[in-house]
Amino acid sequence: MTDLEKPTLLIIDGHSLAFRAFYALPVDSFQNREGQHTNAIHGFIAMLINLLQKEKPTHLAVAFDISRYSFRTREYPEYKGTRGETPVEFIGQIPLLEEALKAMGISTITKEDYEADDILATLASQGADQGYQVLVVSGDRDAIQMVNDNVTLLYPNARGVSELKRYDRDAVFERYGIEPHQYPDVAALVGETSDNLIGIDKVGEKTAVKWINLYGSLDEVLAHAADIKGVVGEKLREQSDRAIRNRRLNHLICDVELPLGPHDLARRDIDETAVREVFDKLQFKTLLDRVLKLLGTGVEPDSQAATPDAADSAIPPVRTLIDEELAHWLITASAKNTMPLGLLLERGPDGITGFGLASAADSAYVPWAPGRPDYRALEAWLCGPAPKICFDSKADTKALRAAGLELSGVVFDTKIAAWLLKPGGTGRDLAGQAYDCLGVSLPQPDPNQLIPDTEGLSVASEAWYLRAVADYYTGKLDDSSRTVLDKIEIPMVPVLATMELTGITINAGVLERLSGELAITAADLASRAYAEIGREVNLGSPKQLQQVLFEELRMPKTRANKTGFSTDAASLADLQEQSPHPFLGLLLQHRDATKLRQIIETLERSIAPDHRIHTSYEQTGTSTGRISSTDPNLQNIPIKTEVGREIRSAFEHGAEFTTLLTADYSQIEMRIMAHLSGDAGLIEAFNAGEDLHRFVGARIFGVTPAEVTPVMRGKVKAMSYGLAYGLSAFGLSKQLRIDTAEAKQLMTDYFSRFGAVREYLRNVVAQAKIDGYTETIFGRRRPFVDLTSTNRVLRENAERAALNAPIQGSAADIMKIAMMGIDTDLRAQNLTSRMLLQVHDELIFEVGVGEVETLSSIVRHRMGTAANLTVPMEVQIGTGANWAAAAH
DNA sequence: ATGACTACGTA
DNA sequence: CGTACGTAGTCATC
Repeated sequence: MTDLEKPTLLIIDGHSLAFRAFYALPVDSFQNREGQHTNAIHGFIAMLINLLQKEKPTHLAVAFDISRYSFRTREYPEYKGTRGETPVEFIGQIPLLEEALKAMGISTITKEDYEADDILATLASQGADQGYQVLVVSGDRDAIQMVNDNVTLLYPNARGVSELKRYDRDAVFERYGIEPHQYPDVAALVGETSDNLIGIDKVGEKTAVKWINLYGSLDEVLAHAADIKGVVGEKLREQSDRAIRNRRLNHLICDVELPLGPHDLARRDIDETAVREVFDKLQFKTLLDRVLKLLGTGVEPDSQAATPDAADSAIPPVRTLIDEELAHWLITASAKNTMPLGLLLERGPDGITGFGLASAADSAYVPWAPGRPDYRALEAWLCGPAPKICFDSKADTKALRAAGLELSGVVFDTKIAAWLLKPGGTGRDLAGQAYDCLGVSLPQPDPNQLIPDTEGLSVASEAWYLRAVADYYTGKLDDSSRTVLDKIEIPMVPVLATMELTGITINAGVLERLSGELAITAADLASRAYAEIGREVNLGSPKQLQQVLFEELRMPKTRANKTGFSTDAASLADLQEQSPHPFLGLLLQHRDATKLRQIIETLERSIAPDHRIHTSYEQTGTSTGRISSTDPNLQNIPIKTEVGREIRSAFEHGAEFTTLLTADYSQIEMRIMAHLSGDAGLIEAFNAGEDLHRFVGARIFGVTPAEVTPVMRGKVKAMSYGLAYGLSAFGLSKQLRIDTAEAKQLMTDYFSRFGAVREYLRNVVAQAKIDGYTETIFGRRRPFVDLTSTNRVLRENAERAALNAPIQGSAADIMKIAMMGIDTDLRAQNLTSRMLLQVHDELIFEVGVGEVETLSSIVRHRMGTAANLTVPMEVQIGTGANWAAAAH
């Protein structure tokens, strides 16, 4: 077996390396939010990552001293006695380091009464015997004695831990002129100040090495002490006991009994959750990324991607350009606007301060301030059709609009492209994308954590990387996803930007009144609830409620969750049936009131100076293609209860507008299912224009539509909706509170009438298993890996998600297409009416004077024709002074 | 201060 | 043992 084929065992002296790191990094630059110093941990882990990358060990362990005391201090109390107090800043770093290592799946080993070096020596000896190539990392010179043909020492040089000197047999001989196993003999004669071991006076390294080479060993030197002439010979004879003692103490024990042997130290997977937790506590952001990448979690850098070095050397110098020079550069760099340029905005507290522009060969920085004539070339370029590559073009669009410029010509957005490729992935920033795609770590300015000399890159250089990232994603995008990017997502950006900037007017008075009423209601309900149980508890604490319900009131146990038994609304309703108690009802009502109040308060906090609420739409936040809404989320405003609708009544049209208009698709997902499945019965149901659930109920129960009772209709409705989610008979029975047999019968009856639906649903999953992804009507793909998992829970979860993805995703596509059409028409016809909100299958507009009819017809037309389905897409439109009144 | 967990609002 | 989200409270954690 050659060395290259051998497994590599890497063993590290934790304490000694951490201590080196501590002195190598500025202590004040590394503190977490609790004031705990972290420089030693940071340095250690950075070194460790480098080692793992360079040495690629197959087996790995870190040994720690348990205390300063060992068998050596018992034998010789002065051993290491010159070492001062541990610096206070170092204290506490070792336990945290051990925690971090544990999370990284790295074994740590300690042994009572021994030093870490003894553990290393033992593992090195065992490893060498068992056929490993052993790498020992230690800052203790005594470790040199371990070196042999199978064991190499990595020893930190004076510069700390950034560089490790490699000592194999040859290197030891070159440095000391002796064989590694002779080193302790030399050290015994010379002494070791750091261990408080005094050597023979007048004997230095040279003399000691000469003697050892002459006689072979310390024993032989002492045996021939009489032959040695001069003062040094005299000293040797006088002080030979020192050398003997030193030799006893610096001998490393190679047969310590250890809990783990080399084979037990195989590299393990990291516990990503634990790593995130520990590193977050330590506030190690960049290290976290490096660790996650290194250890195979998250996105692997593509092996075909440029190497970091190649990319670094390829990055062009940045030049700063203005005026004619800039205009000329723009033309040449983009090959007369045929090649897209990377574009990044530099933002200051008061807006845009500059732009980074880049082609494949060149990058430029353009300082910018609004309104100056010398930037005309740039502004014309920004607002013109010249092709641009962005990261998060919605943010850029908004920032530029604030400066009076309309960004145009965006042909690629890497944030969106990455999402289309991996819609379930965690959104990465540009630096993360550069790492994922190109394997380069962009320097990130991070005032809290990093060594202060790391400055951020110029936006121009970042734009250069952005363009390279875009190339990478362009190569990865299949035609189908590329079409979704070009035809749906990129054109959607300015539409969403407009909606965000527009916002929706809120009547703060309505909210305030509601909030006050709910506060009183909640307080009243709370005191009545307390009276029922004879004490005050925190009704918002599931834990305290468990105490009350299951221990004090001895109610039957509900569904289990991680912290005990569930107290959610469904469970409480069950409890009320089984063991009625007034407390339960009061609790539920209290939950209702406080929840609504909380929603109202969140809305109140979000009102901007223009009396409007401006939500943010997250275009890349869902796995299915929907958009989501945050800060605040306006897609989950209550509607089901009366008070909920009152909240909606606070959403009004602006003063210059006449009314709000809402438009929503009716049963869009069921229609898509009819279309995709081609089920004749379902298609007929929609074409008949009759109430869907009534029609379907009539078929299932074998009655006329008029004979479908409300109970029957409810069952059918739940069944139909559940279908698209992969609902089981069990789930249906639970929801409808009927027994499983009846639910099963209902499903059987349903599928006997609408068999193509079942065929379709089965086929979606089967095809996804083959392809590895699902696809919407418009070609939006969602990858699935767990469909073939042997873990049943994972697999079945994936199956249900796969079943739902084309349906939910197609609906999302259709709505986006409709929105873009509406936006186009509104602008083409110069209407003042504005699109304000999107709630998945509903749009909310404020209507300009005299525009109700025009707007209605635009909306109805665009929504109704966004896709060409085999069933009509029905749109319901309503108007009113507020969102509640505009509902239908 | 932060994350896990529970709970709950919407389509 | 029904998909897709975002927010907020409590609690444990440091």
